[in-house]
Amino acid sequence: MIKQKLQQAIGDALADLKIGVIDFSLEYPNDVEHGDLSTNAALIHAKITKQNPRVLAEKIVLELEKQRKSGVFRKNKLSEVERIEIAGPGFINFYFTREFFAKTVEQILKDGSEYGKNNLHKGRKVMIEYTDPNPFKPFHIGHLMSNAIGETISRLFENAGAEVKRAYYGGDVGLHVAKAIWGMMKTPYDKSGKETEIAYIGRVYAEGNTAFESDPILADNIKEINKKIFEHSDAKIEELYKWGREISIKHFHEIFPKLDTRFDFEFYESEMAPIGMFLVDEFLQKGIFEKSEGAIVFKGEKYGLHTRVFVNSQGIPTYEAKELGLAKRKIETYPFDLSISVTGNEQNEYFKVLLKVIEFIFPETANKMRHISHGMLRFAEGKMSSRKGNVITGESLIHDVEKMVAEKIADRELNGEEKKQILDTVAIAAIKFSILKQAPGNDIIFDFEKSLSFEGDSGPYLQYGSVRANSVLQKAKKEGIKPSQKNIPAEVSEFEKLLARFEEVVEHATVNLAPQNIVTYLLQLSGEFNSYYVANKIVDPTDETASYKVALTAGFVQIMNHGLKLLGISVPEKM
RNA sequence: GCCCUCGUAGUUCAACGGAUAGAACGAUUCCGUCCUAAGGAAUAAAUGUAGGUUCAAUUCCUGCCGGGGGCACCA
Repeated sequence: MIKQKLQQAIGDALADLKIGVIDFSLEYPNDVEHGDLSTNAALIHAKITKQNPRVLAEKIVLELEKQRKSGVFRKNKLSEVERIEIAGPGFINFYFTREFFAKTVEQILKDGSEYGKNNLHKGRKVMIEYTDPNPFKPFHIGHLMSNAIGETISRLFENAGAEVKRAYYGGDVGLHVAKAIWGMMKTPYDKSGKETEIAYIGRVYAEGNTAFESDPILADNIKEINKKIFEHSDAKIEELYKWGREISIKHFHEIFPKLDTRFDFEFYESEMAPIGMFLVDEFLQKGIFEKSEGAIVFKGEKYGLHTRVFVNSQGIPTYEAKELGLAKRKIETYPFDLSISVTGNEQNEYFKVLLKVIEFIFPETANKMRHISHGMLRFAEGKMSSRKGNVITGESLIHDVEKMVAEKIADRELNGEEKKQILDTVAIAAIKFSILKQAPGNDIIFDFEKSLSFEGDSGPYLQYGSVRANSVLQKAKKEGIKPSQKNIPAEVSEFEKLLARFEEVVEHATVNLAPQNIVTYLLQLSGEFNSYYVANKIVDPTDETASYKVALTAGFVQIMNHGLKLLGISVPEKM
């Protein structure tokens, strides 16, 4: 790639000038006026060579020009570079040839969906855990956020050549389950069908939680239930437990396909509890854990962290111990090179402690584990909490957005199949976009009206660009205009320049786990296409450059579809 | 109290230590014989505060102010 080539060339030039190379940047400038690639090499090295940056820049350019002209001495002929300029305080800006951009378009069409893949994680085995809905609790929009982020990270790794396994971890034991079961015992499910089974479970869970918080006696009752669940000692509770667990999991499996997610592994806390207990016992002997007030804890203070309880004074493993069991299970299930857990950022501090403990228990694994957090989903009005029952479930959100899409397309001439496809893909795109447009880790202030817009910066806007371009291609086909590299217009459009940056953007997003980079880029690219579309008639049989314009359009569709796919968003045929 | 994190147009978000801080919504104007107007063109509008490091700071460091999260038997 041109970037590596230039990187090398600049390094060579510096070496020829007998300058010890320190890290310099080589970037696509924000402003196209500043060239197609730009380096700060002269600025960075000016100090150590005690030279004026612009003077040094001139020397570097001179060396580069030598390389460019005499391919005999260098492998890098730099034939893609048309001219090199020095600008501002001492930036060296490279401008590419017309041919370079045309060739890029040719390459995009030739490689098709392969274009934009890279080898950043080639051959690595990666396990990604995300979504993590808990049986007996509603699948709410916070899970949607974890899902959107985890799915796009999975796809970025796949795109980078990794072998990715997706996992979800369900909390099917623990106090929340006891709360729900307490609620079920109090008000049994009414089978008349007035309330769906899943809605019922969500409701009784909230009731159990209120009871737990408001009355210490009821809280003790619930803790007792929790112990019985753990011990499997009560037939009635077992029955309710099995029923509720099954309903919940079935419900999750209805949602995942809508989100275009397919898990390879499903882990449950109930399986991890005994493994975790075993590990805690073993390492209690070895002095990693200690007993304190009847519980087994890890004292994190020695490491600048805080103390966490792994087994409570009732003898029941907490989330911490179960997570330890999960780590062991993951290691045994899939020999990963990297394991990523995506959770809400309220678990950040907790994960630091957990990773510390894992350093002692699985010393060879700790540095292969990584925690990525997403922000909280908050409303202008206040925080959502499944404990209080004021949640927006994932299902209802998807349903509401689909309704909005349906209104929008009500008077379109579309057949049933097409309408269904639009409902599915556009609603999901709107939701995923609203999550992925910003850096993960920050809170999302969720506003129904604004967050799910179909206009301006939005998922549907991106889809629209691609659909629109596709319809141009169909027209071109009808008119018999095939994409080609003949009669290329002399001028390079900004649209074309942006197209050539896709690979770089994807790599950057992959390295920094920053899907928002792709979102920003696709928005910009769509904007350029739409402007181009309005300003140019693409399918014009009288225009000899039409075939190249069609090639550009085809390249655009290819890039959009690939970029959106990385975000977990698909494109309908019409919209 | 201690630890983590975030403060960018009226609002919601971008910006690998770089050049004139980008968008969108909202506001004010325009564009309908033409390949999908879920579109395009234009105007106004922002780095919480005080220092420091650097050739260069929204970005790194420190203090202050403000929001969010965490700090033992929840997950």
